[in-house]
Amino acid sequence: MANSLSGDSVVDRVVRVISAFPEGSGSLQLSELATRSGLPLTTAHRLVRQLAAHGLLETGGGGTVRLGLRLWELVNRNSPTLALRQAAMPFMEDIQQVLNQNVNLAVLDGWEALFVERLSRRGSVANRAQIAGRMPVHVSSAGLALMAHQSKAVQGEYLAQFVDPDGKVTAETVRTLLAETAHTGFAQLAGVVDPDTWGIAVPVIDSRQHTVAALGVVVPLHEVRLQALVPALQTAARGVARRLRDSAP
Amino acid sequence: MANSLSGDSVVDRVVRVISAFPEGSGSLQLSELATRSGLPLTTAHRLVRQLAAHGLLETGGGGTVRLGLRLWELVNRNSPTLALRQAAMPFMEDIQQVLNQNVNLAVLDGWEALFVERLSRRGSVANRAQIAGRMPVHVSSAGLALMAHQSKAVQGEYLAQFVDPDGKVTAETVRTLLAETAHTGFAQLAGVVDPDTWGIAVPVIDSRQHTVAALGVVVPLHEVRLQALVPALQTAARGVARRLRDSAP
DNA sequence: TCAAGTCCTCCCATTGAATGGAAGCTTGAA
DNA sequence: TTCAAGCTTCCATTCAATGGGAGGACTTGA
Repeated sequence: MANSLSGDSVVDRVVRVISAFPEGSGSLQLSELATRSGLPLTTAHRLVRQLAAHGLLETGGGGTVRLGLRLWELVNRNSPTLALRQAAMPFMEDIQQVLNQNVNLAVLDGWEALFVERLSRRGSVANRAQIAGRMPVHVSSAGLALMAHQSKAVQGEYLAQFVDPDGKVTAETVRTLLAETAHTGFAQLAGVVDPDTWGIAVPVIDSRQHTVAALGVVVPLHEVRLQALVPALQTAARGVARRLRDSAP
Repeated sequence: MANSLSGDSVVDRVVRVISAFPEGSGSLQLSELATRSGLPLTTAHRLVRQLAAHGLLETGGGGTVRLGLRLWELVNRNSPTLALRQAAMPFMEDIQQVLNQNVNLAVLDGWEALFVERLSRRGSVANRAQIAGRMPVHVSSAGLALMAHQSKAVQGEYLAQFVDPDGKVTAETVRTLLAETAHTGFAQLAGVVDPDTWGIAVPVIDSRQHTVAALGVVVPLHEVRLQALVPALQTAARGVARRLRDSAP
């Protein structure tokens, strides 16, 4: 019983605590938090109290813990994706208004597409749940659009480690998909959540020819009109790239 | 030279580091971060490295540091305001669509209104900058709407400590404003940023009669039509409250 | 009403993780 | 080339972090 029985630093523990919240759960019991983060109850309790003192966590009566407003504020005032989202929002709104489709914006993180912004189709219930959601590269049009325009080295590394958990898709299939995407300049893929929807995405390519984001739509199958959608997305993507270049030279 | 020359814990320092980023600045030099957070360079460097190892911070070449995608993801997957924003978004969209005004949603934090969501007027450039922004209670309609429906105890505490930095407004003036707001059920206030705009906000009151948020619009002065706006906002606020009640009983 | 159970909070002796000055290194400008 | 500014690594010192245990608050079931 000394500093760190488990051999990790205080920083590690802090990260464990704030990472322990399962997606979408507003709050957690202290004891559950301790279990999930793998920390002794006492340690979890102490860390929670310290973090709560700074407003990064908030404690409600009876040991419930949730992320704090101040943490939300800090991150959203200074989000790493702020510039990208600001550059993209007007174009995403255009697409939403003109085409009336679900629009989303994703970046590559690890081997997954991380959705950083999303506008719901007019009239549908706002679905912000998918913001900050993730999708593996090979099952999302955004993921394909992002990966297809990475360097050969990155693509090779990705394909080398590729394993489909369901065992249905091989690395070779994905390689073909990526090649097609790179060739046509856009990615299309049947919806995963809903088989009657189709995802279409194009890369946002910055001035150094790096693919920094993917701009995409999710369309009901019977409404797919590639000849209308793809050019709209591509011009929007170029617009986003231009604004990015102008705002942060 | 031992643990903490300055007498604060590791947690305190971690908080200092991630709080050190000035609003809107994407990245910071390590040495500047050390200065801003009041930490020795070595300590700042060590903490940054540890946090970066977990993805909460990201380091770019040459010692630049910025908040990490993983931190953004963690917070936005599990935002303390998630339920509120989800409940409010459809109504905010309605207002934006029907009235074509800037709509915002705020909560009370300390003696300030913290804006947690905002929809821009159609056609205007998306202004997400104000999300996670703050305004003192007495200069924002949202702040007044929030404070006017707090308990007498909270209001008393607020008024007791009230000091206007400009010395133009007295606590007595604010007390009158709050009384008016409580009486009419909505707050109105001349715009602070732009004198030709007017802010109007109503409280969102949950089933326990607690004011949990304020729903407001910012309207050009010549378009203010209270008789149309206020009922729309109030019905929307009731709708938000109902959805909040239904989703988290 | 009482007993058992669950969970949160506080206490405190032990000790190794955190600390930060100094030295080395890299980078870019004069 | 020399110099300056800033990033990174090293390492002896020491006190802040640790976590088991005890106590308290609250709930559940008999």
